[in-house]
Amino acid sequence: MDTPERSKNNQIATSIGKFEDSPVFNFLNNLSPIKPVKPVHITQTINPLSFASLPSVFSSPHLNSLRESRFLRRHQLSDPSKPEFSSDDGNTVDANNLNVDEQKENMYSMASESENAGEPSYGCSKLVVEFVKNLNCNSDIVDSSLSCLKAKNVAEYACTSSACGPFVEDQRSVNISEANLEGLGNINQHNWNSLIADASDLFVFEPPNIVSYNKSVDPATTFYRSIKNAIQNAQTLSAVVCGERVREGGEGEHMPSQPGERTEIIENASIHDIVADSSFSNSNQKMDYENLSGICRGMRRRCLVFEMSGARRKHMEDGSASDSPILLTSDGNASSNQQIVQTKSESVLPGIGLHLNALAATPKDFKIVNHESSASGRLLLGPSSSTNFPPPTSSQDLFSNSFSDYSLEREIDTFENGGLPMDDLSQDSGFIANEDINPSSPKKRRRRLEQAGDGESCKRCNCKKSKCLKLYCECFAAGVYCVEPCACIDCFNKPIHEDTVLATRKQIESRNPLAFAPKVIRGSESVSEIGDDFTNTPASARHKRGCNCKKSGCLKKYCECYQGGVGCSINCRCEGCKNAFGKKDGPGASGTEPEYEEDEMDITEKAALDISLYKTAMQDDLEQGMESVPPATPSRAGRQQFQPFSKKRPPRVSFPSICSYSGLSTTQGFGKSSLFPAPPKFNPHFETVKEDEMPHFLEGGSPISGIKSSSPNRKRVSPPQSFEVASGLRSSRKLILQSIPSFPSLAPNQ
DNA sequence: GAGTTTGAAACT
DNA sequence: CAGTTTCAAACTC
Repeated sequence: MDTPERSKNNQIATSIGKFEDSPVFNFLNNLSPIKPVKPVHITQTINPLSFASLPSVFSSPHLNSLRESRFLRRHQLSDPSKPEFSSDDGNTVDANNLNVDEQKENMYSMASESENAGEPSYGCSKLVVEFVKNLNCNSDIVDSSLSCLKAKNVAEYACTSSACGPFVEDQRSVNISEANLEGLGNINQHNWNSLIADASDLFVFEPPNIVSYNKSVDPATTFYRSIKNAIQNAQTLSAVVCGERVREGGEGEHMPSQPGERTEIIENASIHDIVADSSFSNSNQKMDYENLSGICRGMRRRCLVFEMSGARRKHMEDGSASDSPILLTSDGNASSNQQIVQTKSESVLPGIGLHLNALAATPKDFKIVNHESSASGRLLLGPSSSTNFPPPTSSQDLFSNSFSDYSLEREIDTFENGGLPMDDLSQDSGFIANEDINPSSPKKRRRRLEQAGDGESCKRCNCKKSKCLKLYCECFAAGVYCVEPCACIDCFNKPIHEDTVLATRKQIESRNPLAFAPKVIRGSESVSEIGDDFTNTPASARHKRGCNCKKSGCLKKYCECYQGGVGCSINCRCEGCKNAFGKKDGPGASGTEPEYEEDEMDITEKAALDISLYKTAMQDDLEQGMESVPPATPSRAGRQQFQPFSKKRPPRVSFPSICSYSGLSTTQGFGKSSLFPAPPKFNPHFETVKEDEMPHFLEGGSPISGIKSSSPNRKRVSPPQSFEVASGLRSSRKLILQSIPSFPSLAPNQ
């Protein structure tokens, strides 16, 4: 019954409510972190301040629903028992149906209410704002706004999950993240969403026990701590995923099945362990795993060293976690904490090796590898770079670095997959199921990939019987692990089978030392010489062994010469050669070619002995600010040569620069394709990398050099700036420099 | 998407 | 080294 007294109270309450809703009250709230009487109202007031403005800043017309759905899905799965959550007032709220504002309000309301007497959410929001402001939003590769957004989202998430309240329910976090996503709204590019989601995922690992809600703790401290921990957790997991042991002494290897439980653990666990762990089957964790794997993926794939990887693997298997695996880099100094950053650095320095077989340099490389592969990413034969990169000095550095790298990978991944990162992610986990489980429509996949981004970015195979351990396999031949885009079956070309891969490789090399060497050797002038007459390549550019075409007339990609964008030479045994790049007996086919083999061999050997030289060159290049350009290593030059065509369609200038870290890719992007009409879908420039391979003989006035200069087809075309700049450098460096020019043009989505 | 063609790789 | 087989990419329908 309503008594007069109660009515009076109601009136008072109402008036208070009005007061609180007033602009003045809101203003006051904004000015002071002091916890208001009614947390709920406060939070409501704060919300708009904290997030309302974001959307406008990062507004973009497209919001990736896919990501969102994924995000939701993931978390929902994480806690099926809580498809909905109830607000304190007992009203059931469907998180998925709430509009953004409602979600935000609910989220924050709950957050505030959940704190018994803790920090006002306001303080948290403010902190976040400050944090975000201070974040370094500059990203070398990734759009700065993207980084900002990520950081922002992360910060918000962290704040919500830890500083602003007990990290108890994933659902809540999810909602917040969702809300943020939407609030940030319209972030252009699907990648953003993925990045955001990923960033949030990372923090999902924040276990309550690590960052337990402590009201007595300074919000700032808590906040930063949470971020730090989150990063560490992410690193840990990523390290594990990548086959790296991060922490010592840990025994727990299980993946927590409870949302708030995740994190710890994963100490000595290897990828295998994780995968095998039944708990890991939990979709939630899988997602996390995948996300993290994505991180590793990119990193690893960029620079794998067969030899090194082998050693690394031993560590893993031994469980002797003692040393942090030398993952990505040959740099044994890499510590778990440094890993992410280092990886990044490595991206800069793809790897030095004898046979980096092209691929390494291909844009594909850059691309991500499926998680598994990611586990070791690309393999680069031969010694790896020992270049050391200074570890991050602060968590913040680590934070930004890792994300930068991560985001980059993500971007690439997404791009290459036609904007369907999810698919890949699912396959990433392929580590587990991988192709075997999803051998379905390899062709389909291939096409998709081809369409997606030219597919040039990465080696992708479709092996069914070779186990990807034969040269039939493009990935293997390229010296890289198979990756998610691959549709191979019973693939052994994976990090987990490193031993096998290495052994097989050795075997093959013992049979043919040049088996993994570049198939196409291109002279330094190849690029510029071609000029208008694309029908003939310079004499200096030829297929190592020559082709043996009988029916294709060397006019199809069946022909390795054609595929490699070079003319046939005297080495070819082809019949009815019509190679558009130069017929066997045409002007381009120099009778002196035979000497090639000899030189080539020489080069390879020299390269092997001259690793240190490369390192030095690379460092020099780095110092010159050419980080983004992969070092031209002899090995790298290798496979690429013929890669240009290989597989996929001609490289397009439009290819994202990110993806083209390899000299090859860069070259591809060079954009000269226009000079080459139809057949040569690819840009002969790619081959430039080749040069690297044979710098010595080219420079030494070898027969080939001579040939080049005298090539009848030769048409001097003023080289791009970069070329000119490089002209005075050693061949190896020259290559590196050359690739630079293309870089700009490769800007993603340009 | 399935089937065919092709030529390199692998094998004998 | 030559011939044959196997293989996977390229290609066609």
